[in-house]
Amino acid sequence: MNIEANTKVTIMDIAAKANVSASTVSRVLRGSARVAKEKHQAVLQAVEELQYRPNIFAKSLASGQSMTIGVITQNFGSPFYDGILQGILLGLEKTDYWPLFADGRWQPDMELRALYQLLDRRVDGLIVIGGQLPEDKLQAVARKTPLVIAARKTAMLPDNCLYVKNFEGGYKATRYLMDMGHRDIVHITASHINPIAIDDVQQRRQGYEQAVRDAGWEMDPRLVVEGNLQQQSGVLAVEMLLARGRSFSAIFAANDQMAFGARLALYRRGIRVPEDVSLIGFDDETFAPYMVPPLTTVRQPDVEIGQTAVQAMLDMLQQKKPALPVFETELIIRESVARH
Amino acid sequence: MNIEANTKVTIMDIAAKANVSASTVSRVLRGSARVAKEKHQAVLQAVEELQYRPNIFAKSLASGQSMTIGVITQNFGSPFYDGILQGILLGLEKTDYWPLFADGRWQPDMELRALYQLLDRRVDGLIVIGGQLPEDKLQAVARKTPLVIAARKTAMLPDNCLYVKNFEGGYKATRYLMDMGHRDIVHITASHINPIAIDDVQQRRQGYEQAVRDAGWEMDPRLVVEGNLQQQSGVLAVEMLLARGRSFSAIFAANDQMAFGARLALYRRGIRVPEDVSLIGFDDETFAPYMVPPLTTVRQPDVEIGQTAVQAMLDMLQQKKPALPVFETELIIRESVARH
DNA sequence: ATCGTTTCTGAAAGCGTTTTCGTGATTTTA
DNA sequence: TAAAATCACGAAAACGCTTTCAGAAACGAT
Repeated sequence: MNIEANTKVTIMDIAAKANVSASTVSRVLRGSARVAKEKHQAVLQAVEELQYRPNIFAKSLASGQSMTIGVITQNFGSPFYDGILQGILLGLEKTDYWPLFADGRWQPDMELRALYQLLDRRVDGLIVIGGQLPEDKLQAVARKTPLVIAARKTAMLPDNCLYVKNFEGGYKATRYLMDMGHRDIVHITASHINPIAIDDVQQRRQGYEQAVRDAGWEMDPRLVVEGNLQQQSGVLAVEMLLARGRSFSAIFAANDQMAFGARLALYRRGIRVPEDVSLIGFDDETFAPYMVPPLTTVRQPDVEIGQTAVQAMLDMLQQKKPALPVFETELIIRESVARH
Repeated sequence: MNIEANTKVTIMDIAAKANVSASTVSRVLRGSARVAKEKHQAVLQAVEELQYRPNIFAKSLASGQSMTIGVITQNFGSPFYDGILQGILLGLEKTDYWPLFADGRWQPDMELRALYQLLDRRVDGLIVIGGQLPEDKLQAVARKTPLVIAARKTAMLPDNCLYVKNFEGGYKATRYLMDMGHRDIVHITASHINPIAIDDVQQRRQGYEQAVRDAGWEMDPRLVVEGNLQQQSGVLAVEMLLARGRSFSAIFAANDQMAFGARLALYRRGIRVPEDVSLIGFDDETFAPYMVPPLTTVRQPDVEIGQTAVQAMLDMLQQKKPALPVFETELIIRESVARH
């Protein structure tokens, strides 16, 4: 292949050069029907010599397929979502499809705009990662286009969702802290921002609460504090906590970013991690192993989710029933939790 | 707009409903020529009523424009590159263009493949972020398609490049450490990986060396150590340094990721930051303010670069000479550097 | 030799737009 | 008021493919 490839060469030119009809050229190029060996050869050679590259618009117009998969993400640069993106890229690599990305930016109107754009671009399928598109819109989409919803559990579309056992993850994290001898365990959650998007976070919180109940302890509301998933809210959360005066020996943050913020706040107050307070996060971001001390956290298989999403999409495109596993979380033990 | 919009409605249906010809409908929709007020109205109303959405393939085929800008990045999830992506998204937002992303993954063959894909998809323009595409290929591209190269300085294509004053940044960082009383300043660089891609990093190193020379000191090669820009190489770098036995009081890492690694290694050895060793990075990644202690670093205006790249692209698409400013770096002083 | 099949192929009809061209109708100019 | 210029708009020709259709050729089986 060559960059100089002349985009002005059409299938007609190939046909002329190879002494066949345009139909035959199309047939050998798509492999859609048998063609005599010599002609087959002649076409290939002409393609080579003239540096022919098919016009994708003509192709899509005629065939009705765009060979394109739309992907709505929430934020380029957000580690978990980027991991899924990586997985999607990886999964798409060996297919003839190409991804078309759109960034919803966590803003409902942006996300809707992205959706329309993608639909207008006639994507053959759509993968939505998280986000907060209303379920009825998603349902409308699903009626006409293969749809996979990754990292979000949607009640109305159970057969399109791919998600992680957040409840178990939250439970696991809390349980681990208990096993390490902690009793006064703080949870930094995030729920007030948006009722839909943060369902994952809700699940984690419920896992936390269940673990506390299972231990036979009483839930102390003073141990739960709200953030907004950003780092800064982690520092605020700790400030608030300290102000409350309720003592605690461990913190479980609903995501790593808030854990990082919490860690900074503790540092500022001269509270040592993990000697004075243990800390555990959720997501296992790339930075987690480099926090000081390295952050113990709950890992979500982001890349795998992306790859599975693609696989499910390919299945759907072939009218097959897609496999939709529920993903397990994994506790990654590092150094931010100490025995109490 | 509605998701249920019938993608089967064509311009002909609109024409019929509005009692005009297809040409007139096209004219109204593109605003390419005057149309009588009543007809204009009628068309708009028909479009509304039939939920018409133009077929983008037919449009592109007929007009020869894809209204698409190809973007080759190196790695979804890499903070600096993601920042540029954000800027591109932002810049494109108010235009009719849509970005088509491809991820080169730092692998030359992947990057080339991405380039061909984008070219095949007939992008109207191409923005290449960093990477290591050979200059002659880029030149070939530039001959037929508007091209903006962001975050990379290319000798053969000075009129297409948008880059940052890395030399000055490196100088600034080093100078700052000197001003804080440091004399034995380590530099963690990265050059052996790839001669082209790491030009930025080379510049930073030269800035460092120049600062040392300007101070009238001798360059001590034992103070320079090689990494590969990843966090892990930062920890290795510090290990190596310590093994060398050459004493030092400050480290300037060529990027934040290596600085994070270095910080961890120091923590492991019980060396305090900034009390024992000062640390400075480069990039100002999102995580930098949350390192413990918050990392002093050199900021590159990533989002701004992205936006400017888009602006330059739009200029090119209009045959205007694009503005190609050289970006300044900014020293962000936080808490990882102490007076020595 | 004859009749069905099967295989290969080209002509031609889409696919849904944009754009050129030409023609009346309307406006401007002298 | 006539000639010239402008305007609004429809017909039709692209744009570059895919796919249907039907015919020609080749093959087997009777």
